[in-house]
Amino acid sequence: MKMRRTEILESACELYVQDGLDGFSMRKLAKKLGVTAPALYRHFESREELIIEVLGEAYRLFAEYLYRALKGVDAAQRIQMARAEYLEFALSHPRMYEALYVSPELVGVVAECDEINQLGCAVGQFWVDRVRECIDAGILRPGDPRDIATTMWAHSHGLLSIWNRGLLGQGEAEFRRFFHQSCDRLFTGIESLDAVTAISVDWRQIVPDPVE
Amino acid sequence: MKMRRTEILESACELYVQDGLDGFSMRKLAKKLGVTAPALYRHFESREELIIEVLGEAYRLFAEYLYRALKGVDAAQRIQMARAEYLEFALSHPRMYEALYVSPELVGVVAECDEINQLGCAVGQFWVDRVRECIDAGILRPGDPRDIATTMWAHSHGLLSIWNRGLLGQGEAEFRRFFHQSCDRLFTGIESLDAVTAISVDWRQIVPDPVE
DNA sequence: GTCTATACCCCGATAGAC
DNA sequence: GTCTATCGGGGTATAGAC
Repeated sequence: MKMRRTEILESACELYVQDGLDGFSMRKLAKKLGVTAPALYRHFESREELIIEVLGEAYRLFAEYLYRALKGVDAAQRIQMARAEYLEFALSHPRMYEALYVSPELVGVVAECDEINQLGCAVGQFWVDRVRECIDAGILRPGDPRDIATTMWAHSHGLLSIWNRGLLGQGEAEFRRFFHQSCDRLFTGIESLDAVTAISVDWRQIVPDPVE
Repeated sequence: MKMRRTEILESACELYVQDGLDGFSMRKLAKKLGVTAPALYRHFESREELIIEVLGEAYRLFAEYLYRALKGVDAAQRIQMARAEYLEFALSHPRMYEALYVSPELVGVVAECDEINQLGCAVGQFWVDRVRECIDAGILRPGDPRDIATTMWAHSHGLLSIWNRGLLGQGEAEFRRFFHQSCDRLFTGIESLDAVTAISVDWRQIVPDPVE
């Protein structure tokens, strides 16, 4: 049975999603494909190379979700859609989402892998751009777009990270509501104020379609 | 050489910190202690039991940091100190910090381990209590203390999680400043407003002493 | 309480036949 | 391009001597 790289990679992604980084072995992957382990080395130099490719797929899929937010008609809608797409990706592909944050040393020389680094930077830049256009539109207060984007990113990632590990004790539907509620809290702040203005676009109006 | 449980556990914590969950093996631990692996089974039933104990130590150390924030004179100072102690623990013991968020399934039956669950709940309750007393004091806007605490927790954890994995490209000193700046952003919110009030206690006045 | 020896797993990667 | 066979390493855990 002749195998192409893409078939192996596809199966490798499934294995990674099922068994995680540690559970990912060449022998298991070979069995999944109905071949023996040495056959894989005709197509990939090592386990490490395969894992790097899997991480690349994770980034590509993530970007696929995020960029759909660009269909929003204005800055406010785009940043709200980006939030919704971020949530959607993390919930639809939790292991792939985790993969985005796997420490480089664990997979080997990922730090030296330009392909992964560039994909990561592109995602970061996406958020900075969304924030900048919201500042320009007067929706967000002036400030360094990078700093503000990082705050938003941290909040979203932290929430998903905590929920994925089962520390919130909520079902998915309940968590979805809480995620948006919590994002709104970041927008409006939590300290005592007399009056608070609300962002114009309601997240409930934005329901992302499933990707793939 | 006679060994007591506590000596093994102490060494186990060091090994966990150095090599992480996957790198933690009975053989390595035995070598570290100058004995052979089977000797450890006189004191601990299995690797899993040892790891659960290590996680317990992580939670205890974490609580040690957090509870120092109770020395603050009022609700505002206590929540700001709690924030500073959270940061301090995560930066001083990054592997222990990660351990708090390790998925239960990875270490085995941790989900069934009441000791760990209770420690985790106690930490969560600490945050809820800090938020509640701030609401009562009029420092935070009214709302469900649990929801608000979760938002704060998520933001802090997300930031630390992202920085620990080297995604922010900042040195520690720079990150410390950013952490507090970002927490302030959560307090005040980010959306456009005409006037913003600032929280009364400045985090720079609160520098936690190192624990142990 | 610790040792040696061992049973029995899984793993990455290679050599050489087909 | 895939196979079998194998090298050399890691691991948990137990049996039985001392």
